[in-house]
Amino acid sequence: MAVAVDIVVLTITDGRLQVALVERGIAPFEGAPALPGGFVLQEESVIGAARRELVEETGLDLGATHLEQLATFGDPGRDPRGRVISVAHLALAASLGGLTPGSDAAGARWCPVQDVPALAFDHDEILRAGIERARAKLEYTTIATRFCGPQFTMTELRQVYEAAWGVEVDARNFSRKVLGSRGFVVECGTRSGGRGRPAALYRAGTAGGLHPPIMREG
Amino acid sequence: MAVAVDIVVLTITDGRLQVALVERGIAPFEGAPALPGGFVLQEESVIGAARRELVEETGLDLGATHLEQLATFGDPGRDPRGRVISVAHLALAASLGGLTPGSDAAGARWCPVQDVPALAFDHDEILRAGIERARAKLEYTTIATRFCGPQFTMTELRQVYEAAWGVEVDARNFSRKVLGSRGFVVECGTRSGGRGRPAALYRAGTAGGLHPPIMREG
DNA sequence: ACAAAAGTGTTCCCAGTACACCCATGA
DNA sequence: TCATGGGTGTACTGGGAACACTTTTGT
Repeated sequence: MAVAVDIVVLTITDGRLQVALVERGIAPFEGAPALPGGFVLQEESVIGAARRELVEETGLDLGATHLEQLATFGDPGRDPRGRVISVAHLALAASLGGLTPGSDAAGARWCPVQDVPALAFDHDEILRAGIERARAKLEYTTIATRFCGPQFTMTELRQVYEAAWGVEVDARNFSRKVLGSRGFVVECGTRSGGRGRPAALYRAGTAGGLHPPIMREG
Repeated sequence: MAVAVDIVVLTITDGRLQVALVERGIAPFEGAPALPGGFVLQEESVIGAARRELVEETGLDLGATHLEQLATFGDPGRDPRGRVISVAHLALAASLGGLTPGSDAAGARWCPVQDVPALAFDHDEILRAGIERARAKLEYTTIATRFCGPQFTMTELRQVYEAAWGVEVDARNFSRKVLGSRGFVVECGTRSGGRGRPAALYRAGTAGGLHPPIMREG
């Protein structure tokens, strides 16, 4: 029985939630779009395999990327080569820099989640699970900061929520809610250069959970 | 590479959260307490393996038991026999009936989660994850009904929360909150026989999620 | 009649929402 | 000085917490 990892890599660019897709360079599903992934090696942890494949197939910077386990997909028949169990992972990347395809992928690109074509294997199902997990975790954790660079404005952080949920968020109340959650963000300067008043800059705080949560739909 | 399933089976008895433990009948860790589990067969889905092992090792009724995937544990060295990846599952059972040990387990029993001894493999870590998942899902889903029989009173449902969270819950506000969540419970009669006023009986509704959630700690 | 358990009504308060208003900068 | 984006103050409101009170049974 073989064990693989697949990774739903999400980022936010142009105000839209986007996922990293690779074009498969080998059979099965040669030429079809798929999630980055590959087999777990004998002496390697599962999360370690996910880290390795993430770097190999997308060229993203591990230090700036959040990575967590998502769920395991193991139905017989999900892989035509035989019995393969896939441990799916979720990665959240800051939207700086494009993707560098690896050796066994013919190409890697960002794709808005609304425009994703049919994917190889059961990767459509994995992608759905990843998106829903990310949307849900925005409510009760501070992972929104993982979509931003090392420094960000309140507006950039708010646009993470707006892009992921597809809703408008009141900037003034959002700011108060974030600043009222101890450990969510830490102020660290201001950024001039835009057209209006300079915005305060923040970096991610140390808190992981949000009490109370920031909830969608009333 | 071998793939196994392990199951955190939880129930509530005597007002306490309890977990099903088996005594290992074979090496490694022979005689040590462990979670129920076993290997995934060649032509079997992962969730199917969990169902099979649940019945084989505890004798619980599948129809009355909630079963979901929890997380996958795959560090090299977690099993002294070699590379074994375990897909952990979480099961919630109504507190009717004891456990029937299976063939490859020397015994099966309920154990209050506060009194759990050191377990085989990395099952302590798996158990912690299972308990935390159950506690968290009580907040925003209707799984509390899975700990009850087919019919239950509001007090029994409330005691699920009290036992799982280790806190007291105001019976009057709790009742209103549950009845105010459409699809959480459906009234289906009354139960006389106790010492006081007869309680209304409920059965589980069709809703899975809770909006708004029932939250712990303010 | 009384104790015990179930359920209702009422008050208080906080947090979320909506939105009017003030601030600081570039062109 | 005006447009633009950033930030603060304030009234309204709905849900949760606390708790007095009523209802319905067994003994």
